[in-house]
Amino acid sequence: MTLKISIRKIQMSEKRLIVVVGPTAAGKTDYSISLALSLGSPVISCDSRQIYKELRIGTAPPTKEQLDSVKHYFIFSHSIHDDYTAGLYEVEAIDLISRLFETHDDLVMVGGSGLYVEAISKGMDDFPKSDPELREMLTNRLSIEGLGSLRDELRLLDRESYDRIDILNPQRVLRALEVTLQTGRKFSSFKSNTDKKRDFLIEKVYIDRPREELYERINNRVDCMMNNGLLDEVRGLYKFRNRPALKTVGYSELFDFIDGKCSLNEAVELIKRNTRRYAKRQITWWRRDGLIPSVSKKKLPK
RNA sequence: GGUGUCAUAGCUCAGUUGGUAGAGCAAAGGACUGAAAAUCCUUGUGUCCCCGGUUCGAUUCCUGGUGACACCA
Repeated sequence: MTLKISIRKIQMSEKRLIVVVGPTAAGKTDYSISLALSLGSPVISCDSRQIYKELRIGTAPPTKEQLDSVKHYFIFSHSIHDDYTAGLYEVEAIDLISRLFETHDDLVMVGGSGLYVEAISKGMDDFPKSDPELREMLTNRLSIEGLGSLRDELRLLDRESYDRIDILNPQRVLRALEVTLQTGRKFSSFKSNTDKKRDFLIEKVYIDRPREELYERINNRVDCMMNNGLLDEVRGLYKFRNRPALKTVGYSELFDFIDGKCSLNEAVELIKRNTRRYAKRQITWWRRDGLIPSVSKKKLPK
């Protein structure tokens, strides 16, 4: 087993938060638990899916034995019926961390959700709570009028966002327009472009494996989940399939199988493929974060 | 054993009336401020099975070989 570890200091303080990051199936859970035990720390999860108590198999949460061996936070702590977000996580997790630092010098955090880790390490700007009705209205507009319509409106209302965000990405355009319409203030005006100061030190530990080995672990893990009853879990959640929390690898594909859109074998293969792609996106995130030496750019022909 | 068909990207296959080739999938790279396991962008040089022949030039035509498949014995 090969662990690639790099550490990056963000700010000086006597209190230290160690954040274990890396792609899915690399072995973060095992590593974080042994680290937490050796430091006398609980484990603070930073995972956008393991937080949901209804998802027990498909998100590869810690086992019961692991949960019994050390106190975990943000595992099974929320419901798929909550409208949970990275912004809420920042508030709740920072609050928890502050309280735990009263009795601990070192805390262990672990998670694969890049944005959630960033919410802790850099902080997110203070946007108002999103309005579900407005979002639904804009989502309908998007499907009926198309992306162009939302994009044109954003250009009129907030030219700076229009120039800065990924204008081909429906979620980004919708979000920028949503905030602008809801508040009467430009989406771009909410962005401070500065990192929040934390009164504790943050060290990141990056865990990875050779790509081939990682993919093999992913494929095996999906087979294990199926043997452990993932399909039954998904059947039980079918009626909630439109909840954002269930737009998740392992669930979406099996919903499609239940709908008769593909065979069970095809669904399982798609779960494996989509998990591999997810891992690759995570790796890209941490690479940008400077935790991985960047790959030399492909030489372009001509 | 005989006859026929096929052999091109990791996979399934197109194609070149002879001027060294392109789709889908897989894969790789990138972006990322309240859906983030989400969402979005970009990327195709490969002994065209091997040895010879014809030709200015062969992945393409021809001889032989190897392998796969089908049919006949």
